Amino acid sequence: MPYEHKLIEEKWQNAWADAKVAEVDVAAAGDKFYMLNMFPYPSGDLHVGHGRNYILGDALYRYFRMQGKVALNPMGWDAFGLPAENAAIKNGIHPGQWTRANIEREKKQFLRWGILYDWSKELASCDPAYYRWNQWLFLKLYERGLAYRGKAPVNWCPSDQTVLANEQVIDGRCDRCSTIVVQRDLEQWFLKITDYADRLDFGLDTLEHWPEKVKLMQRNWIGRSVGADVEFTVPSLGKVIRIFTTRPDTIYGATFMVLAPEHPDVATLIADNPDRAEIEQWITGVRNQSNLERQEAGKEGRFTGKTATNPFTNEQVPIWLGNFVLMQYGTGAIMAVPGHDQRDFEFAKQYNLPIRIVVMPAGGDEPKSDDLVEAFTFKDESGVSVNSGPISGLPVPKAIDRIIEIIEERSIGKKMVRYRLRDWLISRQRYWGTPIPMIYCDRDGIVPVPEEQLPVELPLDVPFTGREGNPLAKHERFVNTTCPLCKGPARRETDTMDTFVDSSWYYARFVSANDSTKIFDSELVNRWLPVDQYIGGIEHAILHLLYARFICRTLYDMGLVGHEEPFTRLFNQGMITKEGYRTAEGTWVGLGDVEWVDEKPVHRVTRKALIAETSKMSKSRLNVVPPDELIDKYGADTERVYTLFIAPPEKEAEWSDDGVNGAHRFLNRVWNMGEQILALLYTSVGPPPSAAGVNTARDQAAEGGGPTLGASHAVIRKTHQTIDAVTRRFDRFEFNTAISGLMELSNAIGDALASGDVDPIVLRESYTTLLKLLHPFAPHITEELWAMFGNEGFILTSSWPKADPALMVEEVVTIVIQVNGKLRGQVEVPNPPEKDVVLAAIRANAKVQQWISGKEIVKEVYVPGKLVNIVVK
RNA sequence: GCGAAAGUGGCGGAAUUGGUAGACGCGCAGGUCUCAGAAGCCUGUGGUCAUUAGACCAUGGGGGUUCGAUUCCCCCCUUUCGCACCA
Repeated sequence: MPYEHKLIEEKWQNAWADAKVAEVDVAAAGDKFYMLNMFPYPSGDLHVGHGRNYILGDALYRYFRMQGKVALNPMGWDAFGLPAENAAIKNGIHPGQWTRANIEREKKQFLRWGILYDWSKELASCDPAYYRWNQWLFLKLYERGLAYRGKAPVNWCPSDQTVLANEQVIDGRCDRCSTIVVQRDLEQWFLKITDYADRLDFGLDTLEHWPEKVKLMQRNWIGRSVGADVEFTVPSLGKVIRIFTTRPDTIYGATFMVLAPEHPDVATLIADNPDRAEIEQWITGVRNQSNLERQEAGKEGRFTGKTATNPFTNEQVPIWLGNFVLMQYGTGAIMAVPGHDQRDFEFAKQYNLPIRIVVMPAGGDEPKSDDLVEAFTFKDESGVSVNSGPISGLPVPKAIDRIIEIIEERSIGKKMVRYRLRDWLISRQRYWGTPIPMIYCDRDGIVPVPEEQLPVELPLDVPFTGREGNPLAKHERFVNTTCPLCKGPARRETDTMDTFVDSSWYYARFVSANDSTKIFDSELVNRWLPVDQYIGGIEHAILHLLYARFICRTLYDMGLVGHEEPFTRLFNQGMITKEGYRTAEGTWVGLGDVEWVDEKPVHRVTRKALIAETSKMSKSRLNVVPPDELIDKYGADTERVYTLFIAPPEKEAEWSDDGVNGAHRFLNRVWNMGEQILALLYTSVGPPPSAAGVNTARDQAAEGGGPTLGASHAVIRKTHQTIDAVTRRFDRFEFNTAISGLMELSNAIGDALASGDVDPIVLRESYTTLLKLLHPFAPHITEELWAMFGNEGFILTSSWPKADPALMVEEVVTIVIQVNGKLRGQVEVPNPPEKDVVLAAIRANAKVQQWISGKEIVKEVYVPGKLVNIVVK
C-alpha cells in the first residue's frame, strides 16, 4: 500500500477529536505542564509562517504528553480589533460576523495541521462572557487608582482615526497602517504602568528562561536611569527651574540650560522678551510637528533672554528653548553640558555657546579647548573629574556619588530614578473593542458602572458608514443612560479598550474559561500558573509581554494570583519568508524575476527593493504560502516535518518548495520501510538466527575475522544513541537537528533491512522506537504505523522511550593519530581504550611510522578515547 | 549615533567541555528501472593539484594563545535586528 496521507490524516484527526485526547480535567492531580501559543487574531488567513508557531507548540505538547506530564494546551481568539471593523466598512458585514467566520476557518486549519488543543476551554475576547471580565478588571484598577482619565499629548493616527499607545508607534508611524502619527492633546483613559516600572525592570532578572534579547528590549523600553534632580534659580524672576540629569558630576560644565518649548515656565520667561512674538510663533511651529519632523528638523532653539544661576559655579547661564528637549521625559528641562554630551555640543556649536571640559580620560593629557571638535563622554572609571571644585580628581562613579551628597546637603535637589516608560493609553475611538465601563454624569462627574451591571454590551445594530469617527458615539440607546448614583440622565463612555488589555490576562482565564461567576478561580489559577512554556513571535517582545507582566502584578497585588511573572519560559519562533511578493493579479514575483509592465521588463527585484516594497504594503505579503494546497499535495505531516527541519526554530527561514519534497520523501521511506519490516516479521518462521547477527567485535576478532561490528548491535546502539540525542534536542528546542537525527536512524534501519543480516525482532524494536520519536513531528503517519504494528491505543498516549546508556557504548573506538596536529592515520581498539593498547597500536601503524621515522619526538598528547597527537621535529 | 546578535560548500544548516570541519536535507552530476517520462533506488558531490595513492588550502579579513582553534582573546570588515534627541 502506498502512503496515503490524505486518508490517514483525516482518520486520525477524527479519532483524536472523538476521543477528546487533549481535554484536561484541571482539577485532576498530576505533573502539570501548562503550555501556550499566543492566541491569534482571527484574520482568516493562516499561512505556513503561522503554522510554524503552532506546529512547534504541538510537537512540544505531544513530547511532554509522552513524557508523562499532564499537559494543558488551550487555544482562544484575540478577536477584537481594527481589521474586523475595516472589513465591515469595506464589505458591509458586521465585524462580529466577519470574526466568527474567520474563527471557524482558522479552527479548521488547526485541525488539518493535526494540532491538539483543549477546545473545551476555548475563549474569544469579543464574547461578552469574556469581555465583561475585562471591564471588571478595569473597574478594579480604577478602584486602586491604576486607571485614570487624563489630558495629555497623545499619538493620533489620522488614517485609523484613533489614538495609539507609545508602543504602537514605530519610527513615528502607526504600526498598523504606517501613517505618520501626529500629536494631539486629548483627554483619555490611562493605566498607570509607570507605578510598576521598577518591579517590571527588576522582575526581568528572575526570568532565566526568557531570551536575552527580549529582556534587553524590555529593559530598554522601561529605560530606567539613575541620576539627580537639581534646582537652578532664575534671579530676575525669583523662580526655580528643576532639571534632571544622569551626570550630575558634570554640573561644573553646565554652561547653559535648555527647556522644552512646551515647558510651563516658558510664558513667564519670555514675557518681557522683545522678540516674544517670533518666539511664540516658533514654539507653535515646533508643537505642530510630528515627532518625526521634529527630529528631522535638526537642533533649533531660541534664547529666552533670562539667565539662571549654576548652583556650583555660581555663574549666570543663559536659558534657552530647544526643540530637542522633550517635555514628556524628566522635568522637560536640562542643564546643558556641551563638553560631554553630543546633543548639547551640537546645540552649543549652532548658537556659539561656551564649552567647558570637566571630565578627562584617566591619565590623559590636558586637552586644548580650541582643538575640541567633538564632545566626549566618559561613563566609568576611564574618566576623572577636572575643574570641578570638590569633586576634581575623582573618577566618574565616585564623583557622581559625591556631588549628589553635596546637592542633598545643600537641599537643592536629590537623587532620582526616572523611566522612559510612560503610562499606557488604552482609549480607542473605535467600535470593535471592549466598552470602557464608565459613565459621565453632569452632577456626579465620572462614575464607574456598578459591577452587577456588567457587561456593558456592545450594541450590534450599528451602521458602518466609514471614517466619521466612532460609530458607538452616535448610538443614542448606548450613549444615553442613567447615573448609578443620582439616577439622573448620564452619558456612557464611548471609547473602547486597546485590545492589548484583552490579551494581558487571557492565559489565566483558560483554566476556568466557562466560569460565569468570577474572572477566574484563584485556586485553579495557582495550581496551573504561571504558564510553563509560552510560544509566540518576537513582534510581541515589548507590547503584549510587557502589558501582561504589568497586569499580572496588579492581579498579584489584588491577591488574585500568587505569582508576579505570568510566563516562566518564553520562546520566540522566527518568521518564515518567501522572497518575493504577490502582485495584485496574484502572480508571484520572486527575487531576480523581471517585472513586466506594459509588456516591457521594468526592473529586477532585488532583496532591498523587495523589502521596501513589501514593508510598504503589509508584512504578511512576505508570508503567503497557503497551507491548503500544500496539505492536499503532501499532507500535514510533511509540512510539519519540513517546517521544523528547515532551520533552527528561533531563526527566520526561507521557504523552499524543493525542501518540502525532501521531507515528503523521508516520510515515504519511513512508510515503505514499515511495510517491509512487517512483511519480514510475517514471513520469518520461528525466531531468526539472531546469534549470528549479534556477534561482538571481540568475538569476531577472536575468530580472526577482524574487528567489525555485529550488525544487530549496531542498530540497537544507533537507536539508543538517537533516543538520547533527540531527547536532549527536544529539551533545547533543537528540532531541526532532532529531525536530522531521526533521518540518520531511519537510514540506519533501512540499511540494516537491506543487508538482511539483522534480526527482524531488532528491526521491529528499533523501528517502533523511531515511530515514537518521530510522533511529535509527524503524528498522523506514526499513529497509523503504530497501529499497523499491532499496538493498542494511541501512540500519543504511549511513553517516551528511554535511552539505556549501556547500549549506547561503542564496542570498538577509533583513535585518530595526528602528527604535528594533522591527521596521519587511525587505529581501532576495544572500548574502553587502554593507553598501552593504543600506543602499541600506533607503533604498529605503518602510515604513522612513515611520518615520524627519523624524526625527534618532542611531545605526545593523548586525549583518552579520542586521539593521539605526536609532535615531531 | 547607541545597543544586541550573527558571518561555515551552489543553498538551508551540523559540529558535548578546544580534538577527523561540512552531519542531515536541498540542489547538481552519473547510473539503474522504463518505449519514454515522472517517481523510486544506487553512486558521487568544499576548493586546488594529481592517472592513482595522496598532498596542500579552506569556517568574513588580520593577529594572538595552544601540541591542536569554526570554538578562547584582540583589532578590522560586513549583514541582520532592536532603540533612536530619554538629558
